[in-house]
Amino acid sequence: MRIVKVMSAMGASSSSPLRERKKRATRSALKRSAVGLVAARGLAAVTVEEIASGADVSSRTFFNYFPTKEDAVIGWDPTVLAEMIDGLRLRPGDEPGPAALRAMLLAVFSAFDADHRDLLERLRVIRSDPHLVAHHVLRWGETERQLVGALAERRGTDPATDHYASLVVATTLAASRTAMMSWCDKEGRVPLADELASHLDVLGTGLAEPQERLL
Amino acid sequence: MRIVKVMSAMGASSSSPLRERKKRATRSALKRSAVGLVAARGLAAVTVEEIASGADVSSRTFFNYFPTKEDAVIGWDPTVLAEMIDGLRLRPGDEPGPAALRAMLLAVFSAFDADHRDLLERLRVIRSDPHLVAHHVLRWGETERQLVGALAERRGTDPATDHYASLVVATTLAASRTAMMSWCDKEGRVPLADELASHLDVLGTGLAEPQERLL
DNA sequence: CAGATAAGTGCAGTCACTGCAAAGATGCGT
DNA sequence: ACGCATCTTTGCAGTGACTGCACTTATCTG
Repeated sequence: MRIVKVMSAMGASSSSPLRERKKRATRSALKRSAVGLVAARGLAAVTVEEIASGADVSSRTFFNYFPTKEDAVIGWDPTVLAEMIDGLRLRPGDEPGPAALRAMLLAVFSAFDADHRDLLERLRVIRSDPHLVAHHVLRWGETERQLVGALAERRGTDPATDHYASLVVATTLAASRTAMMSWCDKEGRVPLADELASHLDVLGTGLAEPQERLL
Repeated sequence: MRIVKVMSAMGASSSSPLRERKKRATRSALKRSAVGLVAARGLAAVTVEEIASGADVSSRTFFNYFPTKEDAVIGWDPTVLAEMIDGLRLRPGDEPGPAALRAMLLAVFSAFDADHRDLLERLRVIRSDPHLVAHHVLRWGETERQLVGALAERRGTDPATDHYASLVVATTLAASRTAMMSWCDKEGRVPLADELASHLDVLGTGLAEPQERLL
């Protein structure tokens, strides 16, 4: 009994499938409503109330899922961040940082590929509005900070002074972002993870210019 | 008569000194009020009304100077952007793009150094809040787009397809931002322009690691 | 000094976002 | 099948950012 209480108190979210499914459905309905409306009319011309009613929930409920209007459009999901951290922790401890990051990101990006079309449209919408680009960068910045922490932990260093860790994470995530954008330019004709891999390859060579690739 | 009208219609801001001085004073009072208050209590705990009354104007007037609360803190000033564009245009046409950008930025950053202490405090405040960092990036993004346009114009290319121009501007501005932050870390013991110069030097060598410099 | 122009301000309104408390849905033990 | 604990949804009231409009006041310009 005590144990059950503690588990749920920890917000383990291991709730039963029905509730989970409903939440996922609502979240994804909100995302789709947001992206669709913003793609059609632009961010400023769309209100949270419209997004919410497009997903058949109240606007108050919207804010139970996303802290800001922009987050619904960019599809911000803290669980993805958690997956990244966990993924890093599961890599063998003797693996070099960049390799561990690469492996983890390739796995996460492969999972993204399930939503293929949604992701493509979302990236297009994001790129079309400076506000959304800024918000996107903001959220990646949070990711960056946490990953630096996780990587420093792996290496047994202090994240505040381990500039190597910061450099590795920052450049790798920057390459991840450019990979997403270039994948978006190619309209998804290549798997996202492949695009990421080739960008990381270039990064790995110290940014040597490849043969007729990338923009 | 016609000429005067056109000149003022163009927003040439060549108005008489008193008005100009007052506007500058108000703008700078608002910036100082904003940075001071936010440094003390954090962005979220400060209202526009407080910032405005700290500068002895109404909150409505605040919005005649800055489009958002954040802009007052980061000190966003569209005239600086205009100076950059003009500065680029004044460089000799046969100068390579990176060199022209470098010369222009060094000049602009030297001018920044007049406000020395203010800039230092402002950068510290910006770094302390992810919201402000994001807004900072947003505004530099606008700068980036315009500079790509200006550089493409110099080169007689289409800004949408001149990826070389985009790369040069993006990396150069990124180096400018890291220069500002590292200058901030060094607490202004070095002139800003010198810091920028050394960052651009490193960039110019293709990011070779220098002797015991930078973070 | 008179008329043009620009800056400052008050007011009313929209909308993002939050805390609170009630109501409805779901899960679980018995 | 029932009842209780827990979670989700929702309405309501409130704060605060930001805008358009109309009006006053200050600064030019001739």
